[in-house]
Amino acid sequence: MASLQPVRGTHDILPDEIRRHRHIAAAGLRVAEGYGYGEMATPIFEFSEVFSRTLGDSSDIVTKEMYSFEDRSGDAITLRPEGTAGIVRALISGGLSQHLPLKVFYQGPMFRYERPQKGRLRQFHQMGVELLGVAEPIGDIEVIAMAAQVLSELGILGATTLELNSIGDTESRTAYRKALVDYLSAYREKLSKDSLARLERNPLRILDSKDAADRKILEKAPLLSDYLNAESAEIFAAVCAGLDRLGVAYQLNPRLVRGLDYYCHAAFEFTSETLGAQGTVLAGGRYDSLVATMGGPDTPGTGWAAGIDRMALMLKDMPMEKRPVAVIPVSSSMEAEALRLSQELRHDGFAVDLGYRGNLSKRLKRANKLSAAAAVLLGEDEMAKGSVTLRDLDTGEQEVIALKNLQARLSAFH
RNA sequence: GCGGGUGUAGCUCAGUCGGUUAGAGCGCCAGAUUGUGGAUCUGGAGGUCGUGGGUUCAAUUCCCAUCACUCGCCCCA
Repeated sequence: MASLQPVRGTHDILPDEIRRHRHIAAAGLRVAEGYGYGEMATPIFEFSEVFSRTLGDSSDIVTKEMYSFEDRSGDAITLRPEGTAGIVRALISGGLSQHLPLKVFYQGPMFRYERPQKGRLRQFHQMGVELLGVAEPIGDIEVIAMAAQVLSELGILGATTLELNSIGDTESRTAYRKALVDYLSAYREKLSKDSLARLERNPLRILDSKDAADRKILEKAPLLSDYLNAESAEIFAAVCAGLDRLGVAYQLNPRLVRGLDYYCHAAFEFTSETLGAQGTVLAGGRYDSLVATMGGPDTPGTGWAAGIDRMALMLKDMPMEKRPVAVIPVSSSMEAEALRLSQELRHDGFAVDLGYRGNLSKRLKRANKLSAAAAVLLGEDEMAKGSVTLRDLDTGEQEVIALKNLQARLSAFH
């Protein structure tokens, strides 16, 4: 067992669980298409530069979490740690900026070299949307409303809270950063070690420190919202008003910041209490400077990403999969006919389980375990008259029915 | 990357103050039932006690290391 195990932080996704994943991704795509977004897939690896340039040097993702390697030609390659950078790279290298606004949905595995725990894996799955080329607040509103709808259709919106904040434009943020650093510098002695390091590197991050002493100090710290310039404040007010109009509930959280450097203005997170330390289910925000940072034409963007594995943990009721029909030869002489009939029914669109062996009793047991809706019993006596026995596995009632009427009768079970 | 906890059957877990054949429930397989499932009864298979090393006459049990999971931190979906 020790010698043959999956790489740390990865695991096999068995049929039961992958059904949840598909259900989630399908809901995401369905909702996104309703907003006019199309699915797009970018490679799961890129030149390392794509990520190191976009995520920002202060990000831990870049400094210690990237799955990077050199390929045979000596190129520095990184398994994607998130989805936005690849989409933006595609926008630039594929000339997609000719077709703005670009509205895309994506979904797939991401990789981060982190210490695994519940809801945090080294290979995990995200889905997300990006809206590029729309600077207006209506873009943020649309994207957030879409997120709420996805969660709602999955039945987990009620288990989450939407937290919302604005981190303003660069001017606002710079002013605030200075005020915050000035304030916190007075408490250098009392700050936690982590926060002290962040004071130099990424002071805004101190705002969501979980350290008790830090939190106490932060109670009287200046608020980001007080440092938004007029334009930033107006933009944020418009976003809030739009969400109000759509009935999307949110909670303002002045301490909400973003981990990645490229965000500005509206930042949001749907969080849940049920996931332990990894409370964030879906998160996003605006990133107006990202495309230009990567060398593309100045293009505003907004979007979000959601953790599929995390949502799967929250998903309680899975819709029943298509219940199969069991085709059962009563005696071995009927096996050939059972095979033929199964094939016919499958071509007609039924999910058919043809047990591979066993007597009638065994096969019925198996059908029961598969939660088959009905069993078609092929017995010699009925077959001689061109009939089969159809058994309703929920009620136990059965009837003899002519083969030619079977398909129509079976349809009633679905 | 840092700190704590846990690793015994497919799953959930007992147990061994170090001592002969390591247990239960669920699940699985078979029989009772060679043309009738869900219930019940009977029987069976399945374990290098995570891995490696140390101490010992003897280690699944004690010690160390390591790996994995888990809780928290960092960070993040």
